[in-house]
Amino acid sequence: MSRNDLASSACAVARSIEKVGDTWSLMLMREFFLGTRRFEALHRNTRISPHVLSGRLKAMCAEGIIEKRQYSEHPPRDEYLLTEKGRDLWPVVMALMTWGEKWLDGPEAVALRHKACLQEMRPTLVCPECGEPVTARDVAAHVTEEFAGERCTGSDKG
Amino acid sequence: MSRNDLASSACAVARSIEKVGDTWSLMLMREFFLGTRRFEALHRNTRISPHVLSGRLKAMCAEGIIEKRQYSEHPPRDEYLLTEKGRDLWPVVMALMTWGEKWLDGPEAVALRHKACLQEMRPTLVCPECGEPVTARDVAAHVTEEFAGERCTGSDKG
DNA sequence: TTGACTCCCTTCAAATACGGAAGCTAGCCT
DNA sequence: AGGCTAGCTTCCGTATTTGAAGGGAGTCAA
Repeated sequence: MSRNDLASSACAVARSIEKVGDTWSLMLMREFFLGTRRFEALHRNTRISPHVLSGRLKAMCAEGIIEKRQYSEHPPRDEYLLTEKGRDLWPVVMALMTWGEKWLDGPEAVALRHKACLQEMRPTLVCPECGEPVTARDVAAHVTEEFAGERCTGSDKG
Repeated sequence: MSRNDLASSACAVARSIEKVGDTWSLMLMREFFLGTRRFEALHRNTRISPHVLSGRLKAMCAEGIIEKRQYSEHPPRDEYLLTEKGRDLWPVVMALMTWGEKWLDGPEAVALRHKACLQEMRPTLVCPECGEPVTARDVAAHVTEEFAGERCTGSDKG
């Protein structure tokens, strides 16, 4: 199966992966959350080759994750800004950061401060119903009957 | 830059991306969290080609995200189980699921129940200091001075 | 003991994507 | 006029992925 076929999956995870589940899209999301907006800066900070960078930016614009905006008319200069859809990917980047800090050696180069309470912190996952922290072990996941056995075949049932 | 260079990045997000930031590793993580353990089932449910699947499973074993265990001696049959390191990737998959359900059309094929309170829910991110829900807008992120300007160059400063 | 079947992969050829360097356009600056 | 910057595009060789096929080790049923 090719990546593109994931778009029609019955599973939201697969559909998301099709949109942003690749190395360079994820690197770009990190960079956007750090505030980078311009082509050259994205290129420098991520080391993505201009060719691939150009392609990813176009795809992410088409997808509505970022939008291109001219910030100077003379000379004409563009920047890329996260849309609300794009900002909603923040938990993905946070999750990767938290995992990397726990399990992969290396420095913690980014500080996060909650604007409301002014504490430095790492966001954690909780159950919104009872407020308790949750991990994989605390939650039972199951494919609903309607979709049993068709993880990747949202449209083409057999 | 090639993907492998991300491993030495000063940024935990980049280091994580190098390990699990690709389509098929993420698809496999989803599948493991749904309880799939065997080569053939992983192949069927994700439609990853056997070649790539084999490679990813080896890499993930080497990385300590999953481990191979023989569940039958006659015939010799193996299964792949998440390690604690692997289970800790659950928030990444949850984040992708939540985003996909909100922003990408398609069904919600997976139910999640918090074992402690028995409610169906989607985990949410909160600030562990004050308990309030957090989004990208609520948190100020900045690269610590020590690492300013070297997002991807943890080891080779210039 | 033969033939069919399952599981867990491996091998191979063709298609695709990527990396790195170079180039190109538009405009500014001196 | 010459050089500089930003924001890309083009090119080409290499690396990765896909999809199909194959293979080995074992079970099972006749």
